[in-house]
Amino acid sequence: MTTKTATIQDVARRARVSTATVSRALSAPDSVSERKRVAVMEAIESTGYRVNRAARNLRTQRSNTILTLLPTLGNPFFSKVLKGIENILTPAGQSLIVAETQQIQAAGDGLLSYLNDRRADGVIVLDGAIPKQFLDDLEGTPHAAKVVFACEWHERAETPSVRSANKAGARMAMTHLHDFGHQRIAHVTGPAGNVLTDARREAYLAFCEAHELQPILIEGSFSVEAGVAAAATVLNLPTRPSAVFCASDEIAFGLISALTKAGLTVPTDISVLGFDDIEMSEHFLPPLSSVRQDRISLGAEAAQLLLNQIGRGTQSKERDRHVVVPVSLIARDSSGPAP
Amino acid sequence: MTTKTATIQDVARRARVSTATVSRALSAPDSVSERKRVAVMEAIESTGYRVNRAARNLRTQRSNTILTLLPTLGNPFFSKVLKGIENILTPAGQSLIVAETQQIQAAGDGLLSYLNDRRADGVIVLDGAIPKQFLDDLEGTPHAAKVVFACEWHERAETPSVRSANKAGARMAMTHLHDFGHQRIAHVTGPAGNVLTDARREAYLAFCEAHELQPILIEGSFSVEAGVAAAATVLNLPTRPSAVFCASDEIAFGLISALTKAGLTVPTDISVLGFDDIEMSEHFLPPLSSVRQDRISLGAEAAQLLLNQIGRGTQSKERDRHVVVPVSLIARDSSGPAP
DNA sequence: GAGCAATTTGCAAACGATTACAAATAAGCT
DNA sequence: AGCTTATTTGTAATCGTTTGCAAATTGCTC
Repeated sequence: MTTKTATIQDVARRARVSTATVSRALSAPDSVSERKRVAVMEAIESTGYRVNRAARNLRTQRSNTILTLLPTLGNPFFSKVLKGIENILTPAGQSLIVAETQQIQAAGDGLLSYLNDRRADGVIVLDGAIPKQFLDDLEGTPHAAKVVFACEWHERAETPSVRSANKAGARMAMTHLHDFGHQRIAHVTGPAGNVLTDARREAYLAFCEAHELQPILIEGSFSVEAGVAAAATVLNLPTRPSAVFCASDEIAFGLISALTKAGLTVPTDISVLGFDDIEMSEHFLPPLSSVRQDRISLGAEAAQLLLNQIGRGTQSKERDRHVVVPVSLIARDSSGPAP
Repeated sequence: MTTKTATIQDVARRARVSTATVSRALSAPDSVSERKRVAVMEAIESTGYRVNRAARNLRTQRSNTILTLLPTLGNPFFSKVLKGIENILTPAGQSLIVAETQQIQAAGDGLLSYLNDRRADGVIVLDGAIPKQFLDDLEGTPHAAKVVFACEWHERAETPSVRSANKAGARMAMTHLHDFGHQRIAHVTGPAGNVLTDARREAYLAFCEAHELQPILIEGSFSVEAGVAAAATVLNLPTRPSAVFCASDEIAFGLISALTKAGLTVPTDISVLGFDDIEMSEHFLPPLSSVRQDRISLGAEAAQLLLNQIGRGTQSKERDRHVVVPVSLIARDSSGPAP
């Protein structure tokens, strides 16, 4: 028994109308008379008809699919962002394709290819380090307007983006520590060249300048290992800082872990602050104070922005090309008064 | 300036051959003479032609796209699994669509719809609690063979699956603790009704039986909160266990966190063992002993299995319908000799 | 009932590939 | 050369929709 699926022809035949009418009954019900409409609906019901996406995609030149590009799917930070994206996309009738930049590049593919082929109608890029070739390819084509950045972004590109209030977050972190009376506050940065690293460091330096604190910069990366390494640096400093503001929670974990092993107690001996407020932070020992990024909103806003951008949004009014999602300081037990 | 993309017609015209030849030059180069083949390649080069996927999909009745269904994208456990999946799929020329079961259901969609529409050629289900309707829909259709489970599975379905060696893992955990001399070992389970919960609990009970230990079962769920709750239960037990085997790392985190607050020291007073070995476990304080699941392999194996299943695998020989991925015990500092 | 505008319909041409099938060409053999 | 077989090509149908255009129908007004 072949489960031959019904086509629009079958429906048309059964409802004694043309295929055009069936198509219209579905996409523009108002342009079809009441009588025919119910006839069509009935026929659809009884044949179990479902519109074939491939055919529709070919004819309409769109796929109702969005591509999201990540540096790595393995990083749990992005899982929540993806959730935010999906939560907007699926209800809007769009599918979500995910891929790692690396893999796409290795496969000899690019954004242009996805957009040209109508494999995707738009792209959300979560990778600030995307090969610039990917973007250059789009230059001058109508596809250029179908890309938005989220979380990270490209400094020189005027591509729309959604991002956290990184500088405000850094200021909140510093204010929190400063209010506790800390005068020597170090900052463990993210990896060099990263836009987030730059934004947070800049805000840190500005705060130090404004409050006449001596900046203590420790180069790092967004990893636990960087935190462990930073601990060694901190312990070797001639005058030890009384607080450390880390550019990520992972760094903070590694730092606390290493400092604790070295015999220090957090926050009694030294305060530590993270950035991101990932899942684990709340349950770390001690629970980590951190600047929370709303990852779900980040993803949702990006999806929304993109849909608007490609003319498929729910909101008619044009939104800002750059959306900044607020952050908040979550004070827990890893930060306290200066000794 | 319209960036009108070249079609196969344009290429054919330029190479002075028929579209059939162009198509064949691409999909079956051997069936085309050397001369025409280079002519076609040249024409492709100069026109910048790229095959239109929508058209191909319609004609060939396939999308080269795989759907992965998750309980929630927000759970970082799955991010690594997704990475494993993507690492196989992209090089194989397949795209990866991800969606949450909930969203799909809310959108009034189902697996059948995706497979019928050719939005996806196959499905990887990471959600053991998938509505059974989704599977029932496929019953008797050729689509039934296009689904595989990964990580979790459906007890009653004979759908192929990839899973970790859950029972072996539980035995390894128990052996580890038993070898340390522990005689009273509690087990905090996962959520009721979950297949992983059942497998691990069963192995725990079997071990107790075999070694004449008195089982101490504490109902839980795969969450930090469950661990916190379990700590209260443990502390109220008439005779406190000297070790606790948790069905997930999250549980272990919550448990350790709460036990520590209550004044106990891990592992001196009580040993704790997790399951999964997620990222954070290594950097928790104390570093958590755990049963490691190879999440990347889990995903990769599932993708491989599915590709084989739908006749697009690289390996010709039929593989087992159920793949078991080995686990390993990672002994760190949260487990030690019985007091 | 005629005349005219507004609304509903259907016809048929796309969309851009793949692939039976038949025709043309090349190769092999006596 | 002549015949048979294998290899390359091209022709044209097909996948299942959507949509421009023209035809048919309906509704109004006088």
